[in-house]
Amino acid sequence: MTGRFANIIVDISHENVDRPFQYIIPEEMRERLCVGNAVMIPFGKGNKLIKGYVIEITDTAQYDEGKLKKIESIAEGAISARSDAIRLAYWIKQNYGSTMIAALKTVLPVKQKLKQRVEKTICCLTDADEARRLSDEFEKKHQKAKARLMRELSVSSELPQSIVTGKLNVTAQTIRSLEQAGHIEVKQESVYRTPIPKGAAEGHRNGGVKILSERQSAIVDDIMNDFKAGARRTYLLHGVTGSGKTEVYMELIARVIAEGKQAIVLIPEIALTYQTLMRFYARFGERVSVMNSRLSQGERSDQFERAEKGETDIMIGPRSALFTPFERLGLVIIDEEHEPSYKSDSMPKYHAREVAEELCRIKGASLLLGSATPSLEAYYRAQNGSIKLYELNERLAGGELAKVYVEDLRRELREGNRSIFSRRLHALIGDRLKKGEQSMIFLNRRGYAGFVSCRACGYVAKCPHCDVSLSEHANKYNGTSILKCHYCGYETQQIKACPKCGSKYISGFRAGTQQIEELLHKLFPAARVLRMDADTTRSKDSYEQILSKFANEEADILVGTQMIVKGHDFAKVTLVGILAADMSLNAGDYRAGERTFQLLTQAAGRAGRSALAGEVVIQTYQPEHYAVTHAAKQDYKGFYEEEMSYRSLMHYPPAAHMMAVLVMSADELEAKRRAAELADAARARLSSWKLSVIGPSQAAVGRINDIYRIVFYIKHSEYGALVEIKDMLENIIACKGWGKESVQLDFNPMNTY
DNA sequence: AGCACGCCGACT
DNA sequence: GTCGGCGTGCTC
Repeated sequence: MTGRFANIIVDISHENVDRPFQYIIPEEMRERLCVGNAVMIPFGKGNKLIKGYVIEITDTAQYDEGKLKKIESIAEGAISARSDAIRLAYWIKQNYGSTMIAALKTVLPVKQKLKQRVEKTICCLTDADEARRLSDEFEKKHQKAKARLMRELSVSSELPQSIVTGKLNVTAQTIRSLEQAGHIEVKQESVYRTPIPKGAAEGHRNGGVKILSERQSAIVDDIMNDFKAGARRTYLLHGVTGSGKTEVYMELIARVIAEGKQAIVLIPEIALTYQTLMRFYARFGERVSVMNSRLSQGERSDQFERAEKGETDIMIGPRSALFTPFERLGLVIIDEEHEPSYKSDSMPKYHAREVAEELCRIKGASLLLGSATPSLEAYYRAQNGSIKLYELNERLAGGELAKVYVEDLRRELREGNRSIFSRRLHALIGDRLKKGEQSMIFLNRRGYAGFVSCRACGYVAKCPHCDVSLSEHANKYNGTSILKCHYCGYETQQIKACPKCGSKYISGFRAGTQQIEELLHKLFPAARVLRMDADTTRSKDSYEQILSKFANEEADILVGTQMIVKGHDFAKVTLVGILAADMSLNAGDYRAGERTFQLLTQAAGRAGRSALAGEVVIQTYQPEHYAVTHAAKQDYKGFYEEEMSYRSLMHYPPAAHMMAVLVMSADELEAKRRAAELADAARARLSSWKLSVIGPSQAAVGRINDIYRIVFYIKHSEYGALVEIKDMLENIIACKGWGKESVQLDFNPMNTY
């Protein structure tokens, strides 16, 4: 469609200019200019040239035509949006309450200056058989690093140096020595930046195709029948760990590509393991593109460019990979769909699952969600039929589920054991050390925010209004502390004795991975212990290094926080100990039960992944809690039923919808006043709509950089109604000259404020 | 956001 | 008398 005028969003992130501005399209530009183009326009009094995006081309002037200015030029080199990207951006703006330009920027791939980079590649100079023989030879000489490298090279003859030094934990020294021996060669290429290990991609195209089980192919066939019939919908694949979800993904992708379409695979950042990647390369070769946070901006835009040109068919990556500009998108897969990392933590705070659904609607693509522990949101919709559910209940390798012991820490205390380790866990660790098998000790630190519990009976102080745990807040002035609810602001005095059993052992829980590591050294002096937490993984690659050390059996015990439970398979791990399993139940938000169940299920899934049978010890003060009991039985369905009845009762998502409104200001009183004003405006709708407003109260982190944070929550059974309230609040904010106070909205928040 | 216009205090 | 403070309002 051609026209004389263009509606343009200017590249300034401010509410006051977050609306289309109309410009005249110069005669000579009319043929070329399209919706989505980035253009340079004169703006404001000084006619300063700024960038803008064309969101509409029209023949009618909606403004005094005499005052319209001309578009200066089409911004060369800038990434242009396609009209479907603009539609998606508009949807994001509407549903998450951000500015149009902020939404456009999340949807658009960021274009940056192209800088050439040298890429070092390790190439094998021998054939695969010889490489394997050399690997065995080095193994005999106890030259583990060399053996490891040659073994990997026997599979793929070329590997990028980053993977060799990172994932495989091979030092430059070792590489040099192998190079001098003439076994390998280090190639330096200054190439088109692509993170695909080239040798692997070329050598293994169409490899790694596995025969699907009957159940797997039935699922693929069913989805493809819909696809070929032109039906596009959302599917949920609920499959226990090791049940072969990835094979289903790959087969579906292959079939969708055969139909001439393209696919996006979202994975949680941390779960992008080398093994998973190689499986995709092996099957799809250079048609796969991978994105991860290590990639520079330039590398990302290269990837997007290749996708836009149609040089690739598959994009694998985290949340942001969703915005890959594929022309013929046919399928989006979200693996580990329940992971909180799919929710953006900066504005606009979109959820990849929800945006993916809209993207698929716009593009006419199918959406497949996969998880061993689906989010309540997804499973709820599967129950009411708006998502089609498939189940994979059996492990492919036939590995038996680990034996799970739930150890009651209250009993341990009663019977005189004050140690962090229950007697059973202590005994089992000793047993594994004797057998030369590995153990993982997982400390659940989620929800550490100072909840208060009784060590004798497990009682946890809770808010009488919101049914979430109270948090301990120290009062600097008189040395005492108070207990506070993060949702409604309810306060009470710190309790001295347990109201349930009278015990004095009532306090906030404190123990870190470091103390556990030290204790293990004391109890088992001969054991080699590795620790992984935020402290030990601060430097880059240390995460991979620790994991590969453990995988190479350079340690007997791995101690760590949440980060050790994700997606890594260690064949020799036969014991998993979970300390403070119920800690995350007290995180003070309504998702605590769900998170706990997911963490426990995942952690338990780490044990016994191979022929060796596994055991799991769950240590808890609340052995009777449904999140613990169902995780111990690996019973998702049972957990879902109980959790869902709690959500329904309390009107929490997905039974209802919730919006957090965060008001920030340097002036505490002003922030409180504004928040109260907005909350009252929302409350005023109570008569006509069924909604409830909780708060306002001080946020969990009440002040950041001297900016005070006041939060309140709005709940409503209809999502659309919340969006209407959002619009109303935005109007109030826009009208009343809000300057210093800023407001952030978050729909169905994943974290507490 | 940036920039101009605008109406009140201490300066050559 | 004027230079400059930043409050207010607009940008196609």
